[in-house]
Amino acid sequence: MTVRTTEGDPATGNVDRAAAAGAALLAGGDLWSDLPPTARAIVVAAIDSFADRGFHATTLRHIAAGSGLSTAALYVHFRSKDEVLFEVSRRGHARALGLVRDAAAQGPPEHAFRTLVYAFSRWHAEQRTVARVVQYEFAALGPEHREQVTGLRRATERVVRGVVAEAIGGSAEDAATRGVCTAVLSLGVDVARWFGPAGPYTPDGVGRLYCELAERMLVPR
Amino acid sequence: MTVRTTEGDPATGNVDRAAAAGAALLAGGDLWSDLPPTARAIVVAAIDSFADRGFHATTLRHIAAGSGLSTAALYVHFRSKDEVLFEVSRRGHARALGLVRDAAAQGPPEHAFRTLVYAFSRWHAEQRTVARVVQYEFAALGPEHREQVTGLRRATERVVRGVVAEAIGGSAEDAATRGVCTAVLSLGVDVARWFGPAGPYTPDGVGRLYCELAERMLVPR
DNA sequence: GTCTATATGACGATAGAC
DNA sequence: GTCTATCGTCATATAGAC
Repeated sequence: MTVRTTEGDPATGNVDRAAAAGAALLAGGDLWSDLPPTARAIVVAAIDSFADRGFHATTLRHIAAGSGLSTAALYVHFRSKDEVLFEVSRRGHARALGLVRDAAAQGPPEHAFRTLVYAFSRWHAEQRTVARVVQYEFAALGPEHREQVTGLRRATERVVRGVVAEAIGGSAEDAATRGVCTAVLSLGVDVARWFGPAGPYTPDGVGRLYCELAERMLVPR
Repeated sequence: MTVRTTEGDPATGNVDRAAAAGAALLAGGDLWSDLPPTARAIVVAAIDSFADRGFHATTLRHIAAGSGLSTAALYVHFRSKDEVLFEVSRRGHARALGLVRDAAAQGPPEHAFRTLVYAFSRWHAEQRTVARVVQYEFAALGPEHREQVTGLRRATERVVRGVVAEAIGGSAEDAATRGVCTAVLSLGVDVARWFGPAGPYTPDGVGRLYCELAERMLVPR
């Protein structure tokens, strides 16, 4: 954003600190490392296709080809195509919730807010394919799966609401809190739609940009 | 957002003026009014299903049922399911481009910026179903259709880029301009994902909220 | 312009051999 | 645990009567 050359500039320093803290939160291992190798290959192939074509346009033949198996072999590892989606969605939502929880634990409140915005946006850029499935294939989940995932979504929103309220210095029910909360969640989520490695941004760049813009949202001009 | 009781408060006044100007831009007629009645019924039914289930999960039987026709009758009015999507997507994109163009013509630059943010966000709330198809079924378009629509998307982004540059007082190539441009477009687009009539916002409320938050983004703290 | 009936193919999921 | 072969279903799209 605005170029700042001054050493120790407070605003840039804030973003730097949030970026450092956020990067540490994102350093966790692979989401699928505990799956058996074949199940993992299936999940990875499924994510690629879900993110690219969407759940409904993805066929078992796509997933089978991507994981080097026959369609019949998929059923040894998952009960159905829906169950593969659920596995991806559940873990992805849990990861997003974990991120915002970890960020919320970073005091002081304004630092927690910046770290949350940085980490949440950057994750949606870095893990763009998983994030796309998480955010845009939610409606494709079956009713009972959707309900489980809804719990994780609500928990995420509650955490963000609390962090924004503390950063603003208001209550979680204020319109101002709700407004900023809606905006920062929306900005982060939508990164999964528009971000691509061919674009002008790095994941870190997206995180820093939104960290700075979100901070500006906190205070009326 | 922040409650302001002062009469003639400049920031609230700015939002009010943008809301009035934006509301006027949105007052145009139905997007499909020039279609023959049957084609129109098909398009409306298709939009509902595309927005609800997505293009790939929508079958011709859904569209047929929604428009009170048999699947065979659909082919009298459209060559294929893809062509229905293209008609919706093309007109929706053209409408969004028209909106931002009209907003850009409102001087002075900061008023144009506020009006653009207001109108763009509010349209995505008010016309949520069309906007969902426009924004989230882009990838479902065939290659040649996608290319035509890409032109409209690029034109929209160019207009927004120019308005943001003028409001910031920088060039269209500045990182600051690009950053704010990305954010306001993203916020507006994502409204189509999360907005619902059951939620806490009205379309006007979304427009006003984002109008104010976007204005705060313009100036470093 | 709309209908019923149908062609053609791909889908998710299963059977049974190895 | 993986394969080939296939089942039953439903998709898009067409044919031909009215």
